[in-house]
Amino acid sequence: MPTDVDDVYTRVYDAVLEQRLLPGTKLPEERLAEIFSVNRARIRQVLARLQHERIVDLVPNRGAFVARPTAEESDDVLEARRVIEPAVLRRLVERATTTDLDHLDEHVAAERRSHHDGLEAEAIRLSGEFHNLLADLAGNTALAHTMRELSALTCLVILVHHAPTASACRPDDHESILRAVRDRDADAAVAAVLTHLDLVGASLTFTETGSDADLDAVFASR
Amino acid sequence: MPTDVDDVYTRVYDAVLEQRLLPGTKLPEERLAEIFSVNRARIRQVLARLQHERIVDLVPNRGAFVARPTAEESDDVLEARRVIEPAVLRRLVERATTTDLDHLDEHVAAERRSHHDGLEAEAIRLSGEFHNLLADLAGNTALAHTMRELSALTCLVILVHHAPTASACRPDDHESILRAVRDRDADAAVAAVLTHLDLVGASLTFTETGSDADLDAVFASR
DNA sequence: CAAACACAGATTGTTAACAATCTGATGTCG
DNA sequence: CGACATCAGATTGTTAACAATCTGTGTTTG
Repeated sequence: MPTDVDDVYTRVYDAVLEQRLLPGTKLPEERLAEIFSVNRARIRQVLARLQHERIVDLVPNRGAFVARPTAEESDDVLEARRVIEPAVLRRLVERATTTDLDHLDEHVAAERRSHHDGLEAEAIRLSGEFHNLLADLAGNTALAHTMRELSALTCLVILVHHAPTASACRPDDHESILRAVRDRDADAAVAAVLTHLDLVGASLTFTETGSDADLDAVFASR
Repeated sequence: MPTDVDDVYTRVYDAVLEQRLLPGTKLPEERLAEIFSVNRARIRQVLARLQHERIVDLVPNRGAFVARPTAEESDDVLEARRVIEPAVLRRLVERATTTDLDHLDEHVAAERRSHHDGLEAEAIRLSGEFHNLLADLAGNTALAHTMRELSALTCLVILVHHAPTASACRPDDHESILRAVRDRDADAAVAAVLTHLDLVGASLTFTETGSDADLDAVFASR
């Protein structure tokens, strides 16, 4: 039985990606241990991993909190994506099989459905997962690993600093990226993703906010 | 408490960078706990972080081992560096202060001393740290974070796959990179680091399958 | 009335003991 | 002789209890 440490990690990661865990939310060990039916020791390992990725802040004797990226960190994350994602797309344009393209099509279709059905949380998660999927299919484990980290951080960045009107990561953008990949037009794909990232960056307005959430609701059993 | 989790993590990380912890080395929890005078719980958190970075393999009920990157992972790590380091250097060319350049000078000088004095382990660590320092001074926390991860993995890659004659990461290479940065010649800096990485890649001797690689390495050495 | 203090409850940090699992060594059987 | 079974020691995984620390509340005091 594969250690559910990975399981718990993924549950928390997904919750961040779905924006059900908001920046600044306290993550009490005992509470998480109950929710996931594991002991505190495991929770601590998960939190150690998340802290190392800067997805949570670990304050000594105070506990774990979902990270609230500073303005500088936010810029850094978006610039890092501007570095990595073009490379991901160039690789993908070269290597994507028709099966890969079908997977991507399917994913974008799922995004559209979630949007249409008003399943906002799922739509947000799928939107982040789209970029992770691009990196996975590009076939470089190191880049894919970094991409997953940056995706989660991007979600937090958007939550902390986004202007209320701006909506980042619409399925339209993803479709234009996917179209360029399908056309094997690397430059167009890179341009599309850079535009996408510029849009996110432009929607950011660096102010201070934070909030809490009902953990039981966030991790409602499935 | 002198030894924080971060402390222990850094100690292990440095040991990997110094190539005193070789790929495949077992890392028993109890033993590490004694060495660093902390309890096993902390060691487990450190190992969880290291596993998440793929610097150690964590096998259930068997324990932790220093990772032995496969040929594919090795390629991925080097390609990821080819993606990230050019961006780091372009940033650095734009932003490096004279103080930064002095730090880099000092670092390369230290590398030369270690080389000259035959302090091989320290020379290797400093060589890796040079690239980390470049990323730190480039001023992007996200890229610097990824760079530290890739540096350690690169050390493991070299140890697992390098041809015995080839010596990667000589101070000469670092000096030519540094010279280009000082000249504010971004293209030259990028070219220098790419050459550097190509050299490392060229020195690697991949065998087809993981288990075969083991046997070949064993029998090639006598 | 405000500030400082003190205490109670809750949360994190630490430790040790116990259970489960693996390694490898020995012994038995075909 | 070799393959398999078994057992002891060691290592990892789990649990619970205890200690240290923080937060918030209520009281005291200037």
